Amino acid sequence: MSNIDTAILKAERRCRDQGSRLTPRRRQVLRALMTAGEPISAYGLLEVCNAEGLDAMPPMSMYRILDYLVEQQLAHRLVSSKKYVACSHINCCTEHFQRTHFLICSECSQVREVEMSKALIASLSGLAGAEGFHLSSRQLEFSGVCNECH
Amino acid sequence: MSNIDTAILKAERRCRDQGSRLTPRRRQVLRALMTAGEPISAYGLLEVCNAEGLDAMPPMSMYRILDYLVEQQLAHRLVSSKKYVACSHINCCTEHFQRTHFLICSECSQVREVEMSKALIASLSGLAGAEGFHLSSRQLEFSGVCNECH
DNA sequence: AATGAAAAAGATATAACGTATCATTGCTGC
DNA sequence: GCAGCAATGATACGTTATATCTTTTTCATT
Repeated sequence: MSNIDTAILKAERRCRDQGSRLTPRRRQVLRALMTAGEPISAYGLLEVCNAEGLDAMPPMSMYRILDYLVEQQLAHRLVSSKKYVACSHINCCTEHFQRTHFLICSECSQVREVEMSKALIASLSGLAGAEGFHLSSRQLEFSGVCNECH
Repeated sequence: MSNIDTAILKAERRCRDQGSRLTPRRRQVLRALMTAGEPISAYGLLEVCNAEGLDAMPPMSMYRILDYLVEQQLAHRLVSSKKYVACSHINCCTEHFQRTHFLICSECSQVREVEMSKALIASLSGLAGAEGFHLSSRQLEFSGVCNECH
């Protein structure tokens, strides 16, 4: 059984626990997202899914499903590139999801999901606090270059 | 003489120093941006500028001019909201422009431009380095709530 | 199984954001 | 003035995203 299949099972369980369902359409999108393995746009995913023979899905459905997957933290939306990635932690605990941040390689568009230390978060919060802001960012995106491309 | 007029003069000097010009169109856009005082979209700016009686500007020109202003660090593009703001440091030195970050109030969309300490940047770079990335983000955006809205 | 409420998906249209390309105008130094 | 380059205009189109209404599916309850 592939990694993806295992992840789908995990995802299914998580959805059920939340009182919702990983429907066939949602499963199809999540699988496509995981198969892509790199950030992909909503319309890109549409193309992939619509090539699979089932009835064509309209953009609206794709966006709704992506919203759902993001809400369930099965996927993330990269605002800087307007693309989506499967969460790289579907197979482990949900602890990771509290403060997820992204390192995005500007060369190969590879994405690494990282956690920030409490100390670092505290520093950022302090900086914001000094300026009269209460931070609520749950997701930061850093652009950079990965070792392979460097 | 208003703050904005002073800033325009400073901006004009800076452009000249860079071997380019703050043309009437560019000045018009920069002034509109400063007058807005809050993040505004390219098409929003277009509307403002085109209401001023001059010949209507096509979207392409607006985007070109905004690119220019961002390049000259007279303005910033907020990727998370697809909007633009005048740089809040036009009137002071250009030192500020090295590492500019934004705190964006999700309630009133007020924006605060802040600098990060070297230590904080070092921490972030360290985090990235440990994951095999070389950071190059020059601009981070944090969403939060400002004191007034809190 | 029939049924009714709620969730999900489909369909259509359109809004918002952004860029490619080519033509025209205007500035600057000779 | 005029050659060359920078800036702008004009047109068309591509991409991303949402509003709105309809239809289908699911699932608990009878």
